[in-house]
Amino acid sequence: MADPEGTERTTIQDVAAAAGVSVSAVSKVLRGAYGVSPQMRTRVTAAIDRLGYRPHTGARAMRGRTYTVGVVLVELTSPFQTEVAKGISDALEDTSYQDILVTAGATPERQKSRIEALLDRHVDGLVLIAPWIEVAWIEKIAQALPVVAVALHGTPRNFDTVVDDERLGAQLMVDHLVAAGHRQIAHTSAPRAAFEDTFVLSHTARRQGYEQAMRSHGLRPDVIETWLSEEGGHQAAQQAFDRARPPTAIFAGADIAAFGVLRAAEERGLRVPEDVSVAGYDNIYTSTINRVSLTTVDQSGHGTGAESIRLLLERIEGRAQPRQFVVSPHLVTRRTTTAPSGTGISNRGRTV
Amino acid sequence: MADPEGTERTTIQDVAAAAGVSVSAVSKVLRGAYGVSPQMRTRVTAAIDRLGYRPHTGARAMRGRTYTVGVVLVELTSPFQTEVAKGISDALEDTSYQDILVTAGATPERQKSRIEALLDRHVDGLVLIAPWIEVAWIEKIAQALPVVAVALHGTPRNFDTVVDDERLGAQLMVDHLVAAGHRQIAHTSAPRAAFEDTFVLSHTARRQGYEQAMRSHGLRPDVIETWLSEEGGHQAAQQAFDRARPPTAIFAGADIAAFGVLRAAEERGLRVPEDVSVAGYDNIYTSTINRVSLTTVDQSGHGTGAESIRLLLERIEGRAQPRQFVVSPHLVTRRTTTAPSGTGISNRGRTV
DNA sequence: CTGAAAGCGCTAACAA
DNA sequence: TTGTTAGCGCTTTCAG
Repeated sequence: MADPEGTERTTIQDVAAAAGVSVSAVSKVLRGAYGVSPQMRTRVTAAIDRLGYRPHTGARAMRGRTYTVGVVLVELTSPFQTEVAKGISDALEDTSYQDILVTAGATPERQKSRIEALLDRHVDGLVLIAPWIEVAWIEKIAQALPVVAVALHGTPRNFDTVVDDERLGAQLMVDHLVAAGHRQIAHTSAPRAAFEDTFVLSHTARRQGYEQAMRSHGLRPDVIETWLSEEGGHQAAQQAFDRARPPTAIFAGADIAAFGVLRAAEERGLRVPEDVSVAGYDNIYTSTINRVSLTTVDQSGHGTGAESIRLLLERIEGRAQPRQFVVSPHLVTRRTTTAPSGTGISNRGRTV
Repeated sequence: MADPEGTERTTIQDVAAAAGVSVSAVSKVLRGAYGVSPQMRTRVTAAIDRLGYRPHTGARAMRGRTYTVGVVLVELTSPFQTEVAKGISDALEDTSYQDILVTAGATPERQKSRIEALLDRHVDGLVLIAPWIEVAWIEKIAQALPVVAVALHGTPRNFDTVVDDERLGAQLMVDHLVAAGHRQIAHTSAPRAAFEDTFVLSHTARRQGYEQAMRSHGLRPDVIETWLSEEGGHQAAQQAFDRARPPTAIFAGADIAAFGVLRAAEERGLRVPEDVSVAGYDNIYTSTINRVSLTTVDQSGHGTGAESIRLLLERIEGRAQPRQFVVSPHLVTRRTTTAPSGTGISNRGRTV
């Protein structure tokens, strides 16, 4: 009656007994540690296979590693973040580590508590995707375990970062629109988070890139600050269209916001791209389908995830100096942008 | 020098010392167990807060619960699955449990190994979203811990299920198309998985619903078996359009496949819905945007997730009889379906 | 109602 | 190269 369910786990003891060796020998084989003879390894491995033994992560966590990487993302509905997460999973595929994901929402409190939950589980390392937290807090936990942050621009002391060069990406888009003949190009963005000073998040980096690129073309930046959501894009576009001289192109800070812009345009009876050009940033799946064909900027989420794991594993192996990796964005021109028309809403004002 | 990093964790011992009580007292307060006086509770709680103590999940796992629910999904890029996962997270919000996610891919081997990794972490329960595994295997692990499967149709012995009534959903769509005047309605589906006999997955349930509904209208079912992906939908549509008498409507087994159908139609110069009606199933985000406006069937992923947690917590509390919960789908008619035209590809053949 | 102590399955010093 | 053993931080009997 000791085991009514018949599901007692095989332990390292069982393996040791079955192989006729000590538990520490098994432990060493398990971890690939030094000081095991080939025949010992074979015997133990055989016993492990025969018994179908798998180590208890919790027990391991008490002394050593859990061989687990914690991944924190804001939400599952963000295509870019999930692509990064996929890149992480794939990169971990042929290592001895596994990833567990956790969604945290966009509030610092929830994010911190979810990260703490991961610390409670003694993960060996952490990848934070677009963390919405004061950097000082991240620095603190990064003193205790390896951390890589994705989409956080800045130069941290205790952790690594992987970022898309979003300033460049924004510039590519502005250049594209200017080359097509646009001079009134609005940009939709989101409010700067309170903690963004020496560190900035994606939307702020994009905005900075946009502003700089506009100035370099001798144009006046026109930022409409709402939110990088469908609704936010819709509101921003309404504001833009209500102006006396509406922009001939709207460069949304994210594809999702661009969809809101498209909706607003449709509601006003404006044709895209004939009456107004619309562009986004992220190149999410929806943008690729033929009926949408949004001009946008692509940043490889998958590559970003893979790179973050490369850095994280280096840290787990002992590296302490911070590293930053920058991935290059590229422009994807599709069917929502074209030259401004000479009629309708346009940049006619220049002839005055 | 015992703590060079200054990051030694506070343990239950520290809390006990700070509160001037025993560790077992702290443990009881932690777990809300019986036999603690109010003043004991207050003292301990105060000490916990003061020290910022959080229990070590691994240590807990050695004896009791981890207060962790493992969620397994096929991939992050499936909007329905991530919505279920969100429903799960939200439902767990005001419980003492937390969820960790793991992606498993569509092969039984990987799925099993990811589930085992969760078992190694001693999760208290498991939610499997659209598991692609022999049910016998699930039954076995479900003997050892609470399990809920989502989108698996059948009557398990040891675990619960939450499913959308996909047969009904498919019927709603067929009824809609027939009411619009269509009589040649093709359905795209995927091969039946090897393990689907007494249990079936979503695509098979949808197909069954489609076939039954067609027959009930006196129509001949026309299933094109490819894969429920964009590419699969594209191939299926090409096959359909190549027929001597092409269907006037294509009901894809999933929205994502419907996008492939739309692409194939565009390539042939067929207008949707004038020349051919196209419908999907899932009501994913992309389908909702104005430029796409796909007619589809909605199943509440969020509600599904919430319900799965309700059932799982019941099981964790001790229920053993299996339960099944069915959520109701509803039709969402948008702009990709209409009456068949009398010209072009149509159901003209009837006049023969 | 409270506390002492055993032990969960591992890892890592240390001994042999 | 191998084995012995002391914990890791909790939970859970079992005494008091």
